[in-house]
Amino acid sequence: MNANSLIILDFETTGLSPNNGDRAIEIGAVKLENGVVTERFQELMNPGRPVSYFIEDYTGITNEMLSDAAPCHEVMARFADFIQGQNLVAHNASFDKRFLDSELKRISSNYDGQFGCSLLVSRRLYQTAPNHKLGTLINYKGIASKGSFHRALYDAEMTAKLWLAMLDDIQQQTNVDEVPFSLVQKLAKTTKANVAKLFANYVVS
DNA sequence: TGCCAGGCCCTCTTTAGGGCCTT
Repeated sequence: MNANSLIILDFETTGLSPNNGDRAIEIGAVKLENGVVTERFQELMNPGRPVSYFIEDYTGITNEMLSDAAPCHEVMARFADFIQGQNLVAHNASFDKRFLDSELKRISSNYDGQFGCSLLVSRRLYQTAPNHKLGTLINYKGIASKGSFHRALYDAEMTAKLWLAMLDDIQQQTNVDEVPFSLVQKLAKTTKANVAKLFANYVVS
């Protein structure tokens, strides 16, 4: 596993649940190396059936756009190569993990990284934020945005910026030189009340 | 057949219910 790099990813899908037959329609991702975006991945994919008007409206991805796209299995095979050997991050990772697992299982593929969740971290770190939607947190942190959320690569880019902002905030509260992925994972699992205690254990005197 | 997400997290909790977040 590469300790200095990370993939931040986001799926657009036909709905909320692969267990109910929902499929991925777009994957967007950026690779962060030492805090800098060094690679990008973005592809639409044809799920083999029409998407609802709600999804067309929500994402701006139309059935016409998907009719020209490569099928899911082709795109996901390329994406599986892209994420090889990398830890992964998503906003509400349990959602994206379900679709990643489901789509890769269909092509008998796999990945070896751990998932980090920017939503869970933000709930510990930004307890006074109005809410913990991606768009709200981007505004809350004063990160510049075009406001055009709900496309995969754009949301992945914004999640990456949020992730870097959170690493900065963790660093300032702990005085560590570099925030290890393992510390962020511990933060996501600790209770809100124990955040200060967790950070105190990392203070360099 | 009929149902239709699911994991996290709070609280009027743990023998449960409901809001948040993702599409």
